[in-house]
Amino acid sequence: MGDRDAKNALFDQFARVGKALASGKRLELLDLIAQGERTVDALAKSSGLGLTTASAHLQTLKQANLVITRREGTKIFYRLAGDDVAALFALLRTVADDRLPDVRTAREAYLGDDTDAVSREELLERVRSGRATVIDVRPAEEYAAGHIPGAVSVPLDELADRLAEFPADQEVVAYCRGAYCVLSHDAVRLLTAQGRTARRLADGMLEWRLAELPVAV
Amino acid sequence: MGDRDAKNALFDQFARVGKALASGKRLELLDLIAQGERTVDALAKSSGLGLTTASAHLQTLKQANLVITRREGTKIFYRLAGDDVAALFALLRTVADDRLPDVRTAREAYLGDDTDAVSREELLERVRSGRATVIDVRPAEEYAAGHIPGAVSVPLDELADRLAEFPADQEVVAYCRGAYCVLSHDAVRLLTAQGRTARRLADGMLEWRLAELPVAV
DNA sequence: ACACTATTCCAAGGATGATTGGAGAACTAT
DNA sequence: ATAGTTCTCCAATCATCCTTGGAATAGTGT
Repeated sequence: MGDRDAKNALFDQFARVGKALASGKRLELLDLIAQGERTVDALAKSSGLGLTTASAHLQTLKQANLVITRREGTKIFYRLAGDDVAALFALLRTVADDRLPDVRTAREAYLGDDTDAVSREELLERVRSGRATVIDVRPAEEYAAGHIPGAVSVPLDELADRLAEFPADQEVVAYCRGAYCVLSHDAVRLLTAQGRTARRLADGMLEWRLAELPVAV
Repeated sequence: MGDRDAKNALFDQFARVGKALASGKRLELLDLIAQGERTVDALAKSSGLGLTTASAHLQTLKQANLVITRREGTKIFYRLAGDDVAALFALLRTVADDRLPDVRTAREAYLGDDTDAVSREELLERVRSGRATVIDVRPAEEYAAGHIPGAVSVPLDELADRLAEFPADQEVVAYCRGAYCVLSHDAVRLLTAQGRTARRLADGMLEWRLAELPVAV
């Protein structure tokens, strides 16, 4: 039956990646990091974790080589080690959503009532024909780290104050981080409550990158 | 910043799948299950785990809905819940191999000296032209659960005794479970030590299925 | 009913992981 | 040098997971 110790050692190595993905907090951090590089402090704040806790989780991700760091002065920026990591993260979420009924429940509880969605192809077509205004409702720094060409940065917390910027008779398409990001849902709800015609991209920037569609910086 | 509790709940749900993949033993079980349905007893023996330990790990996989069970008399058969699970498993191993130097070390220690490999396309071409004998060196029950069309079942422990079955002047291509299965490596080493011309499929049945190539039963 | 097989459940120990505050390290600025 | 910023390391506590043997459950065969 082969060398059992060597086989165990190999599979334990594979499990290092699994272990890195075995915490909701770390998946949340990965979700943020997938949007562009971020400092420990920024990640801790965005994820609602204590600084040392966030740092510990980031070390775990780093030891699994899923993320890499870059130092700039006293700050340390974390970013994904590669697109394969984003693909693995996205596939994990898809499998979880397809297999676990509880994921669907939790998703609906978090994202709220479902709003009209458009596919990536529809979005591209609407941008080309000028039939829609595409807005990126993520925080400004994530927009700066890469966004859909032609999209305007309108962070969700500025949206209510900036309605005048786009014509009232034109459709708005909002997008954010990915399939499980609440920002575009909130944006569409806010816009439709204002009488606008608004939809959201069915997924988000994560899936856009993985589809190898053009990204503007 | 949205509903933190609901967000945590959602990501904790995603993490259930990560947790299921966070143990070398469970990944080893998944690797076996991916070859076709197996009973608890068979899985425990193949993986070198105690029966209750194997059962406990299988329950963990089942609670993450990565595997499903079927009862037949007193036996319970475990099988993968779907191809998406196989794809996730394969991607996890690929990412681990690409990212973690220790995986490469452990892989080389387990698989032994590298032997000549052929791609899936080359194998298909050789089968069509009749230029090679393709042998499936997995245990017979895995062959029975699905194999490459045209392949002959020659479990590794029978290989030495069955050399006479295939012509000495024809090339042999061996394959087994997947990219990290030792059986085809051992087969090629055994055959070349006997003066045969032998290569192995670069990956194995797992990747063959994922590529949606034809499977015979 | 009874014995037998295959598997799961339960309980307890040890091992591993998460979280926290405080100290230390790396770097910048004065 | 000194003080300030950002992050990591350390140590302690608590929670969770792994493993194991023994008991319980589900089903088969006599």
